[in-house]
Amino acid sequence: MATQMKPSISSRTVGRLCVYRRILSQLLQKGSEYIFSRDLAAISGVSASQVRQDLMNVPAWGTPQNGYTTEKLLLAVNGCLGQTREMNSVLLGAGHLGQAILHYFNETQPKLKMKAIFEADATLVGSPLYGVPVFPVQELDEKICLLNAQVAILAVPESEAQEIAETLVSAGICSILNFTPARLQLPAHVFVENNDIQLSLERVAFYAGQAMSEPASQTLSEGSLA
Amino acid sequence: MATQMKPSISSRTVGRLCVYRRILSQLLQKGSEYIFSRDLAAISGVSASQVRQDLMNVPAWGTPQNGYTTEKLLLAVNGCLGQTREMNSVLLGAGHLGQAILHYFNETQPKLKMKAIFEADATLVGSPLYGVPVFPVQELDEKICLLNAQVAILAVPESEAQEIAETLVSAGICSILNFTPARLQLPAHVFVENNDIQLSLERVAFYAGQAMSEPASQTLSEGSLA
DNA sequence: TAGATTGTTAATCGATTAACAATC
DNA sequence: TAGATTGTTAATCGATTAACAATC
Repeated sequence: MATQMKPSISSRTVGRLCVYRRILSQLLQKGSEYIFSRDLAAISGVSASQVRQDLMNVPAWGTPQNGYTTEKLLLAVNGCLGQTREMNSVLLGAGHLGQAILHYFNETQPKLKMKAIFEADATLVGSPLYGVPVFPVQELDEKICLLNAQVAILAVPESEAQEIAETLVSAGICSILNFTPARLQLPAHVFVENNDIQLSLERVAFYAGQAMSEPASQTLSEGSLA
Repeated sequence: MATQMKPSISSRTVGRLCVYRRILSQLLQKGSEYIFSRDLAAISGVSASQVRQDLMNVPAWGTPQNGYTTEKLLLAVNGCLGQTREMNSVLLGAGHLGQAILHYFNETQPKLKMKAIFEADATLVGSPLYGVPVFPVQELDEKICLLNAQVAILAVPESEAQEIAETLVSAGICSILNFTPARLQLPAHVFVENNDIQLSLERVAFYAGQAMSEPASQTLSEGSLA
């Protein structure tokens, strides 16, 4: 008999659940005790059907009377998304982008521990950033194995991305957040999340051009939820 | 009779066409004269069917013998994506993220002219960044209308995003690249491209956790092309 | 020519939306 | 209770993949 396949949640649904989580957290701070799927949908910018469909993965339990209890729903979504185990991560590249990421990181990712930064520019090496040590990228090979990291964030120039990614994978990294435009060629077991800022710019430029050449047409608010 | 609808290209296709363009440009520099859909697909990380389907929008003309002429295909893709008119843009927020974006901007977006940066931190105001003047965000209202900008890039704190976006829209901005986690509530004619770095982090954390708890399963390389 | 690739149409797949019985 | 909302299934929609005649 084949082993039961996990019904693993789709990437899009995970993204929306993260959005719901953030919104529920904000609502709770504002003191909202209950919320209807319709309202959560409006704030998130998706349909109510979509919200209820997504919440089936959690699962969540609401009532026709009050909808969902904000706190209970937040806990449930957290339980669905939240890792129980802490994970170690490394950052490649301490330029402006790297530092911007690091800033978000410390504020929003309590489960991910940033252990080290690797940087090519010698002037940035040495003094810690946000309390994280910065090593020269030349020492990546020798240091990475000692860090026991599972997650890596790539904020290096495109030309170095593939080689560094391969080093990371051979050291046991299984998830990469890739901010370079490079399309990484890696073993299938490695999860790669691409965030291509250059592509975002190109896309917004395209639709802006469209909007200018056909000013009457109603452009969709695209990309609202990845 | 209803006016003929433009067959406007989907957001995903636009994204892939941008990727093809970048790859074709690199191939041309390396001296590759011809390319088959299969090879372009392999480099892009999509299927050959997908490539040919996408290229129908361009349109492109290849031969069974040689595939596509790299230079001709690049020109055709450019013609499909490329705006003929130049557009003005503004950047909101001159922190690390803003400066990182600005760096990409100057390197890759010849058609978009960055006219001004608005920043809340007084210590950053005054001296230009990459040749672009930096104004205090308090002067946004009075200055924005003079700039004749169509595109805005939001790299401000989440709490300020909605209000600033509304100001931008009332000043004629029709396309916004939103780097904040805020879900902007704006008129339907405004194109919004969200690039939520916090969400990228949350998603990679989720899948890393998945990979750790079920090490045997083969995780898909997700998000390879938005 | 024979064989591989193209452009395009048809089939499949997955994701979103609609519908609705159950229910508070 | 009556009415609105939930959880869930069915229908729709769009995007990806497969198939294949045309062709160099």
